[in-house]
Amino acid sequence: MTDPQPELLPGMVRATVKESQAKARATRARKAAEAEPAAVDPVAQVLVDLPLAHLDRPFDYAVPASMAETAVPGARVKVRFAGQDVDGYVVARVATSDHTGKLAPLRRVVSPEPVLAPQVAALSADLAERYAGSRADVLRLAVPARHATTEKEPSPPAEPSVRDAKAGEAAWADHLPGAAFLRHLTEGATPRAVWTAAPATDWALLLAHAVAAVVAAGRGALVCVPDGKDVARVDRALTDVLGPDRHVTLTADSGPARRYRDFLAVSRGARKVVVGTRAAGFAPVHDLGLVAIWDDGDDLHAEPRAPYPHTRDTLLLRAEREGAAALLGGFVRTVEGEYLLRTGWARELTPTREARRRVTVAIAGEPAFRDVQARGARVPREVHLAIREAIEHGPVLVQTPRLGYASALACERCRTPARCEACQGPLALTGPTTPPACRWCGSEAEAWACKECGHRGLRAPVLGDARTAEELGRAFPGVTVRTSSGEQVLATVGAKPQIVVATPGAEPVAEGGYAAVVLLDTWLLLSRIDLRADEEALRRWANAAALARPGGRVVAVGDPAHPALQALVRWDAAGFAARETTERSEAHLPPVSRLATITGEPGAVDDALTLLAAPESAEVLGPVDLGEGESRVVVRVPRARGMELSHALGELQRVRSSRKLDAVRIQVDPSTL
DNA sequence: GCTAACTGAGCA
DNA sequence: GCTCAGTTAGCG
Repeated sequence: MTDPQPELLPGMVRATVKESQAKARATRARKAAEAEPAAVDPVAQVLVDLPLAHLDRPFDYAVPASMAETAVPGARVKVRFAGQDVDGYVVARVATSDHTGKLAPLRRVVSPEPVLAPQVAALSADLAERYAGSRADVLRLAVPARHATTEKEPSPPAEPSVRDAKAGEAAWADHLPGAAFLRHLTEGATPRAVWTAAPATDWALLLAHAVAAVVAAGRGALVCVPDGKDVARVDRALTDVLGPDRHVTLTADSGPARRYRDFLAVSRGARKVVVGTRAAGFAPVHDLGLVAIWDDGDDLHAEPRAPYPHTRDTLLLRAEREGAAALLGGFVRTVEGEYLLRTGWARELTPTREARRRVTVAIAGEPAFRDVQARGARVPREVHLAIREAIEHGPVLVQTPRLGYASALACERCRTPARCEACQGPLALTGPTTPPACRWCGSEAEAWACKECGHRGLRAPVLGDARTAEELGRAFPGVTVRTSSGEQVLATVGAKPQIVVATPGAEPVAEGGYAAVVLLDTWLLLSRIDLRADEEALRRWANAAALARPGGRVVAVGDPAHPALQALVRWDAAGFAARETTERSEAHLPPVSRLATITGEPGAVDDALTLLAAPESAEVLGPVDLGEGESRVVVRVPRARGMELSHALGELQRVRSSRKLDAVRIQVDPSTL
């Protein structure tokens, strides 16, 4: 056989020879570099980005002289690990190593930019321990992806700020002891507070003043809020109070270049004030003087990626570790906030009696099921009247829960939970037109009748925001009706009269506040099948109600006897949280207990349970079959044994990983079950 | 996870 | 005595 392309051969040979010469030169060069270690601290301790729990510790590498200046603590590097190139961060440079064998050299310094600050490296260890995960996982959340072009640009210096301390104290005057809290911050002290805000409070402005107080003391601040809409709001408030170019915003959706630029401005100390969503909790703010979280009950603060840290925990850990003040604020108080008060870790900041009463909350009874069925009218007469009166003076907000919640139905007359005839599972709504169906077996219940009283009516079916808007449009001809929900969320609306129908969490802020706020179908939020249904319902109502203007009215449609609605009427989130916390403590639920879940294939979960060296006092519940080949166990211990449980779970992951057993997912204090 | 070293089966 | 597939320890 002849070669089909003989004329190509000489060239190919030349190329190959050239290549091998180049390779040989490179090898010689590398050998030479290895032979010459850095003169000072020739050992780099490197945290290697590996997915294996049992390899979650620093490894020592030799620093070649050529990298002596660039392989600084915090720098991204490439190293050889188990025969392949992996990413890592230098966490320290030291003179000697404990490792007995010969150290492999660093392969490459990706960039001398110290992106992993020492305090964040330490934080990642704390969080990994607490959540039974690995530092590598935490670091993936903490350090943004590199953007080389952006890295070359210098970070612009911050503008000097002017601060009006009087304005700060005036803004906080409605909360006690707000002025004292601000003074402590200004003096460089580290007060910790759980703040329950009064209705109609411009909370973003108050946060900005707290930040300004810390900045006046020469320190930095970090504010985490649930979503981008809130980031924008705090951003504006900070610009008003601090002036421009003093702070940065860190959000997931600002794009890689912008995100890295803002991160670098913080990491280089050019900006010492950060506001952002949950990932901002890791921002390496220099000289951190204050951490703040707004609406800590919002589950957007719960990180959905392993090891599932909650922003509240991240920030509180940082406050302790970095000697910073802490502020947990919201229109409600979470059970975790209540627990911080009970243990004396934080003090309370509460509205004055007058501020609490500047919005009035009333409860309207639910419309008759017959009317809802017959006319699709589920807005009761007194609510119509309230809207009619308020619309003369400004915009009206109507909150309507969206469909699709896991909502259990009940008898309309006697409130007995509606159960499936076939399997006794809870009946729930699945859509606006389909009959109620069983959440367990899926069978539809068309001819349901109550077992207790024989009544055939279920509680008012819910129509969703579009239908509500339609109904209100018919009732108030000539009035603009807008909706804000799902994909189309309005951030703000103007001061002119209009009706805004919004789903929970999507309520726009109205210029000057709403003349009235209406909360429809409160029973629907309360019937969510969740540990925190009541707490979460109150949170959502309070967040909407707080958007009323001073002197504004709030009308909630629901059962006036329900404790969550009573708490709303009295604007007594503190009392409600106290009650919830006591109930939860009696039921051995967080925050007084620590609880963890182990999820995975049934066999893997069983193995995990066998391996788990849980504290003596641990209770194991389950395993429960979740379907789709997964099962789950819940392990809980008294709060005092929490760290022992975390440690045992971490050890379990390390053993499992080294023995190559099937993976299980571990969540410590999951926000929902 | 991956690689490299080790082990024992199979065959000349 | 050697190769090769399968197993396993350790990764700096």
